[in-house]
Order: sequence, then C-alpha cells, then structure tokens
Amino acid sequence: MAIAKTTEFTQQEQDLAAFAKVLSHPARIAIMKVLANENGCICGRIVEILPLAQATVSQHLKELKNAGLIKGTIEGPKSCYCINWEAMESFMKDFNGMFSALQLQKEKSCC
Amino acid sequence: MAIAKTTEFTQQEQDLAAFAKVLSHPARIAIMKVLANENGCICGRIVEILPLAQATVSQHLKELKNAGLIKGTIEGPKSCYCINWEAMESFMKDFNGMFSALQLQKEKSCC
DNA sequence: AAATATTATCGTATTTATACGATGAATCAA
DNA sequence: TTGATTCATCGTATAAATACGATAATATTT
Repeated sequence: MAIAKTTEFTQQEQDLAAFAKVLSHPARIAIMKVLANENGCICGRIVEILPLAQATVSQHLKELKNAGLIKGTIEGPKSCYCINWEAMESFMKDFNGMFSALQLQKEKSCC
Repeated sequence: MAIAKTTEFTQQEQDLAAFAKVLSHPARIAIMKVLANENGCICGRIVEILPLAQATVSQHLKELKNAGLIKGTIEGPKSCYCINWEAMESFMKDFNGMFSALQLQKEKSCC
C-alpha cells in the first residue's frame, strides 16, 4: 500500500484483519486441511498434494506459523507442522465475536 | 502473484479464501462496524469516521459489495450501503464449517 | 439552468503478496 | 567422510493491493 494507514485502526480491527489475511489464500486453507487430515504432521506431503513448488509451500507455512495458526519443529531433513489448536480456537472465537457484535445491530438495517 | 495458481484449488478453498480476503483489511472491518452501528445506512459518515480519503473508502466499499458482504443503492448525491445479512450469515456458516471439519481431526495432532 | 453536494471512477505511485529456481543448512545413511 | 534427503532462505520477477488527488457522474437545491 502507498502509505501505512493500517495502524490508525483499533487493535481489534488489526488483529481480526491479520487473522483473515492468513486465511485469505486458498493454498493456506488447503495446507490447514492437509495438516489436519494427514496423520503425523506430514511435511513434504504438502508439496506432493498442492500444485505449488517446495519453496512456495515453505513460504506459506512460514506465514501460517508467524500468525500463530500452526506450530512446528524442524529437525534437519524433517519438519513437523501441526495446527495450533489453542490459537485457532481463540482466533475463531474472536472472529465469531465480531460477527455477533455486528448482528446485535441487525434490526437497524434499512436496505 | 507471479502465476495464477489459485485456480488449481478447490472451489470451496477459493470461496473461503475470497471471504477471508475481503475481511483481511482493518478498514473493511471498520466499515462493516460503521454500517452495522450507524442507523440508516450512512454513506459519507464512513469517510468522516475512518482515517482514509473518500476515494479509498469508496474503493473498499466496492470490494465489500463485489464480494457480496454488503449491498447498496446509489441515488445521485447519496448512497445507501447496508450489510447483506443473508450473505454474511452464509459466509460465516461456511467459514465455521471449515473450522469444524478441521477440528474433527484434532486428535491426530502430534505436536 | 446553474450551483451544490455526494459518490464513483480514473490515473498513478508505492507497497505487499505470490511464485519459483537456486542455493544453503541440517540430519541421516552408506 | 560422502552422498542423499528434506526443508528454509535468498534473490528476483510479476501481479495484486492500497492509497489518494483529480475528475466525472448524478441528483438535489436554488
């Protein structure tokens, strides 16, 4: 963006937007699915399943990890990523909370 | 993105990502709040409240509308935007559905 | 009709995101 | 130690997002 106006919003708005941002790419949603379904925190499996290069997958994993949605350990030639359930549940709670807050004003709608 | 790999994911993954994308900017979350709280589908009110220029707000409104999260009519010097509750509820349902599907595999987590 | 008010759109500049090849780092196996 | 394997990171190219001033469009008011 041209100028960083992002910081002029509330912390809650920024946090919710950041959470949505991480899930705003189909690859990252697909990765979350793989992590949930593949028993044992598979790593290179993601590269096999997704139509993306290894470097790209690694980059998406990094973003998911930075945002806290997943956690993982790397041990030399192997890595082990898993969904951070505590964080995910917290994020979803906040996300739904925002929506519920909006809904409280639902009767004000005029069109 | 360099090459559009986005289309190689499932429709569900693309739809969920698109929904998240619209809400991935604090300005658009803030706009949703204003639309919910301001009685009467205020228009220029958003420009007053947000730290953004009128052109930028209009652009964000356009994206929210394109995604279906809001609906509105423009009548000359006035506009009237409102949250599209049916769409929002549907999106939230799908979003939560995805999360629930992930959670079903929660016991598989290994780290 | 002319002036006013409000919003959309255009053009453009800048930042960020996305993608991948190439390379580096770390571990295991031989 | 050498080779193989796996993943992260670097560098880079391209596309998309973000922001705003300027301007056009539309309806109301005078």
